[in-house]
Amino acid sequence: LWARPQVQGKVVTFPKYVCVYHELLQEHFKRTMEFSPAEMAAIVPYYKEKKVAKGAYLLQQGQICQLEGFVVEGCFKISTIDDKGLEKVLYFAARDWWVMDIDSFANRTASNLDIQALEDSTILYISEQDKEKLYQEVPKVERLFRIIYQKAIVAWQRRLMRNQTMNAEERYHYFITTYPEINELVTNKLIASYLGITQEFLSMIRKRRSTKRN
Amino acid sequence: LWARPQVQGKVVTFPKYVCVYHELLQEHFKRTMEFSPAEMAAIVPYYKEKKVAKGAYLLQQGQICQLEGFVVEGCFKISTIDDKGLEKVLYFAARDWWVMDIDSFANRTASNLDIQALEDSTILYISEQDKEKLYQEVPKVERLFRIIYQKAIVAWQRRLMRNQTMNAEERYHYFITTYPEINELVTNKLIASYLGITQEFLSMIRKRRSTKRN
DNA sequence: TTCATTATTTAAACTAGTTTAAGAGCGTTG
DNA sequence: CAACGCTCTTAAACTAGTTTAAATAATGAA
Repeated sequence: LWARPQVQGKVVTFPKYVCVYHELLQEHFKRTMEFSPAEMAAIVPYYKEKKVAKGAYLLQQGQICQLEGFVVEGCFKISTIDDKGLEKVLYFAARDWWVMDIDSFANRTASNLDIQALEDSTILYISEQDKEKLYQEVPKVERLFRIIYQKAIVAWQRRLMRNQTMNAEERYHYFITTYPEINELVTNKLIASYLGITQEFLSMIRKRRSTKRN
Repeated sequence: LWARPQVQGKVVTFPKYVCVYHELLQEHFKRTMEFSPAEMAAIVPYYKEKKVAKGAYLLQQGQICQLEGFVVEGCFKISTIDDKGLEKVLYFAARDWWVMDIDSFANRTASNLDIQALEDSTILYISEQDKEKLYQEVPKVERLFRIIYQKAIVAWQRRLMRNQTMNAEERYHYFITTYPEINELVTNKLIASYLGITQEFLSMIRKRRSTKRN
């Protein structure tokens, strides 16, 4: 689990031993743009490791989101409680996803969201202050996150379009084929909430689908 | 309508006379971060003016979105046609909004969206190539758009949450109180599509609301 | 102006999805 | 072991929103 981080076959010098979890983050960044080993060595130590036990909260409503987290192990649900007391899941964050309330993080306002670990999880995170320092120290990181955020907009727009054009069964089918690992992990109640339907109706859809296939 | 652009009382030297429309864009940028007159003078000329007649398309499905547009006059609808042949409005872009298919623009892929002017409109736009040049020439623009895109994510997330927690009537109420100018301008059919309901059901909601108030 | 087209409303029949209630299954804890 | 809490399912009654169809109002082109 622990190793000297390598980039393109060469050992990179970090302040001290760094978990291989950081390589996941490096790979994530490199999928967006190129970085020299030196640049990576400047960026990656800003991200600290944090373990979150199953059921523990990374953020609760009313708090200010202090960190931008990158999931390297486990899974989180990001949800809110509406006025009728019902939990509405905004999204799930598994490995290689970002986990945060970007609104609360960027604007330092009280969050409406709960972020809870669905299993024992590990994130790499950066605080708002450190993120700002990182932008100053490695200006290329502005570009990195400009592109990462750009992709995020695309993802949210597409999700909204799917919600407008697909019915519940189609959305369920999309969900389980696109995120099979998350489907395995989380309860149907949470999936229903994510899809914007009741657990009872999801149960009906599942029955219809299973009988149709036989 | 035309004037020498000024920043903080001082006349700024542009390559040539520039429409005051550019001041709207400058104000927009300055709401996100500070720029010196010199910086502004380097950025703003990248944005060209384009008039779009009522009913004309800025983009049609299958094309690649070649521009990132900023609306200075008029209004656009951004929509798609689903498999059942129904038009689904993704959003409206009035003055001070960005208008583009960010997915198609950034990834140079065929767009699923139509962008049509709902009245005679004017935009300031930048091409993908020029945007890249602008990032190179004024690196601060990376930060500018990193923050602009960050805000956009927040807006899309909030919209999705509203869709999950509000029913059609609540969404309609939110729409007409938040965007009264757009409500005045566009047809109920388009508003219904934006809200994700049929025009007939919107008509019922409107009736309920008007009788309830008397 | 006139004609055609499209937006809006109304209403009745319908359907997708909710609500309420109850029972079965299952892991956890005292 | 029993008791508890939780998830999942089933089913009946219900409601939010759709569909179809027709009438009217508004708009735009000739």
